[in-house]
Amino acid sequence: MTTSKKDLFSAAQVALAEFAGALAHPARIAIIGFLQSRGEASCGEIVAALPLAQPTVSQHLQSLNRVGLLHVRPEGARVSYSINCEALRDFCHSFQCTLGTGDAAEPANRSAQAMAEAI
Amino acid sequence: MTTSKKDLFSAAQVALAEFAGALAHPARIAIIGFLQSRGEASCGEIVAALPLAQPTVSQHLQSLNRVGLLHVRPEGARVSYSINCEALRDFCHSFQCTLGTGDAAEPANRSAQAMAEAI
DNA sequence: ATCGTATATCGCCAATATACGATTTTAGAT
DNA sequence: ATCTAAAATCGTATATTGGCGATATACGAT
Repeated sequence: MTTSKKDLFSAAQVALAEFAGALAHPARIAIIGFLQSRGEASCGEIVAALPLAQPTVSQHLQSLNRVGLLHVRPEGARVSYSINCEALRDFCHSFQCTLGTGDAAEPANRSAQAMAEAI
Repeated sequence: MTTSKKDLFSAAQVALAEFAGALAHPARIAIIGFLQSRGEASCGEIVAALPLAQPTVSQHLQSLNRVGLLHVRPEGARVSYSINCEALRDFCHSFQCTLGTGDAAEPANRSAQAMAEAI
C-alpha cells in the first residue's frame, strides 16, 4: 500500500471493517470460543489453553478489546476477561438488517447504529 | 510472525477468521454496500464508484469471492457481481446462535455449520 | 485475424499484522 | 521495602496485506 486509503472511506465503513478485523484471526476466534465456554477467564488461563506465548495472547486480547468485544474486570494483579455479547450481536445485526434478511432484533447501542450506516 | 501458527487452530476456526478477514477492509465494506444498493454491478462500475484503481478493485472482489460472499455471473467480457446474502446471513448466524443471543434463524448451508463449530 | 473493451494476474514496493523474548508495570503477600 | 505472580509494553524479526502500473487474458464486433 503506497498510501493508506482508509481516509477515503466513511468513518462507519472503517469502524465496521475494524470490527471484522478483530475477528480475522484464528487465535482470536479461539479466544472468543474459550471465553464463551468458560464465561470468563484471565489472560494466563487463556495462555494455558492456546499454543501461544503470553505477550501474544495479551496482544490479541487488546485487539478484541479495542473494538469493544470484551468486558474487562481487574481483580488485583489478575484481569478477568469475558465476552461483550451485545457488541457481537450488534455487529451481526448491522449486516443482517441492512441486507434485508429480516431476522435480527433491534440494535442496542450507538456503535451498532454507526455500523448499520456503513452499508 | 516467526512461524505461521494457523495450522495450530481448527479448520472451522480458520474458516471463520478468513470470512471475517474478507470483511476487514473499508473498500470491501463499500463494495458490499454498493452491490447491496445496486443489486448487481460490474467490476468497472464499482471502480467508477470507488477511489481505487481497477486492479485493486478486482483484487478486493477476489477476496470477497474466495469466501463465497459473491455471486459471479459472466456476461461476455463483462462480469456481473452481486451479494450472496445467504453466506452473509450464515456468517452472522454462526456467531449469534453459539453465543446464545437467540434471535437468529436456523443456518441454511454447510459452511455455516462448520463456522458454528468454530466457536 | 485484428481491434476495442472489460477483467484478471503479475511484479514490486509500502504498510500493517503477528509472534515472542526481554522488560516493565501492577498489585497482593510477607 | 522486598518478593512473587500476573499482565502489559517494548523491541525486533518475519509474514501478510494493500495498492497500482504493466501485462495478460477473455470476448464481442468488424
